[in-house]
Amino acid sequence: MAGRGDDATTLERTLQLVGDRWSILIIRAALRGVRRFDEFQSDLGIARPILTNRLRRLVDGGVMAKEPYQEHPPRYEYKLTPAGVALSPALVALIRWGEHHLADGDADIVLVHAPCGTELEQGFWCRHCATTFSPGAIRAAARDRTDP
Amino acid sequence: MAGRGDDATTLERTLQLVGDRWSILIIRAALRGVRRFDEFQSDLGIARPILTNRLRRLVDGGVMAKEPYQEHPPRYEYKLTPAGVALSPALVALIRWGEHHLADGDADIVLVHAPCGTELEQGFWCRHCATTFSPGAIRAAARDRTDP
DNA sequence: GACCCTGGGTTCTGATTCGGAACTGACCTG
DNA sequence: CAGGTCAGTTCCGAATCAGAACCCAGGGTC
Repeated sequence: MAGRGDDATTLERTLQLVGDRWSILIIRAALRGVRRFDEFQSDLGIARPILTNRLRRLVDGGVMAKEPYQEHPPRYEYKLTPAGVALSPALVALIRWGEHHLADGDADIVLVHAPCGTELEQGFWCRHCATTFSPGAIRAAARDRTDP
Repeated sequence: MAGRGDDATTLERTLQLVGDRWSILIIRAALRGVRRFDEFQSDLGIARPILTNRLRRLVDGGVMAKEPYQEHPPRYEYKLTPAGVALSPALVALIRWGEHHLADGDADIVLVHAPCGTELEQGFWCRHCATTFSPGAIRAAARDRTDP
């Protein structure tokens, strides 16, 4: 993984959004179907003020959306936006890393392809060369602004 | 992404290790070739006590190794272990997410396949079905302990 | 051998942030 | 109208953070 460090700022901003102990867990819970404030709170065991703060940050960052699901007592639910769902490769990579490199004993879980139950693999793919490759073959490049 | 939450503890431990504002950036710098304490410090702009603390945590967690590179004035370098390098899919996923969902203007970088310069894709692959698939088709399952 | 330099830290301060418990306020339910 | 639910907010002490300064073991330099 060679290349210059110009993506530092973007990575830093990404980490300011989701790089804390709770945000990823909140997103994970949301992917499992958790929607409501109290549900997040009891599911994660997070302190309520911090949950308030994180949800607000994720909403501001475009990862989640706050939508009313009833009006008379105004109640809201938090659901992932498409951008939030797009974080799942990162989530999957972290879960898999933990299971393969941190697991000691009981909590052994694998992520599988639901239709067939085979453990999933996660790789880098080059459409042009029609091949997978390892991290060593990754380079960072300026985006070509003339193609949109 | 359905399934139970039994991998919560492992994900939590993963996040205790790398789920803060700096650890991922340290790993990213290491992948770019940064090795020495002062080099990390000036590259990242991290406060020195926190760098000490993070490096120690990453070494204890098996992500990095501290090795002497000279003896007479005893000096050390920090390099990624294979487990540390194995975090790159997560890193790549986060960088790509940021570039695609957070980029506003200048810092537009894409990650490409070095030999040909084509933007890389990152996907889930099922060896059995010989197909790629989306996050919706992921399920968590207990590892089969009979197949070591 | 007094002086400064480098690398890799540690110690000392505030300033932030975190976590927990309690409180609020709007509504429903018996 | 007493009690419960939901979505927060307030108030606190405890932990963590960032920054600057300090330390120490070796070199080099004259």
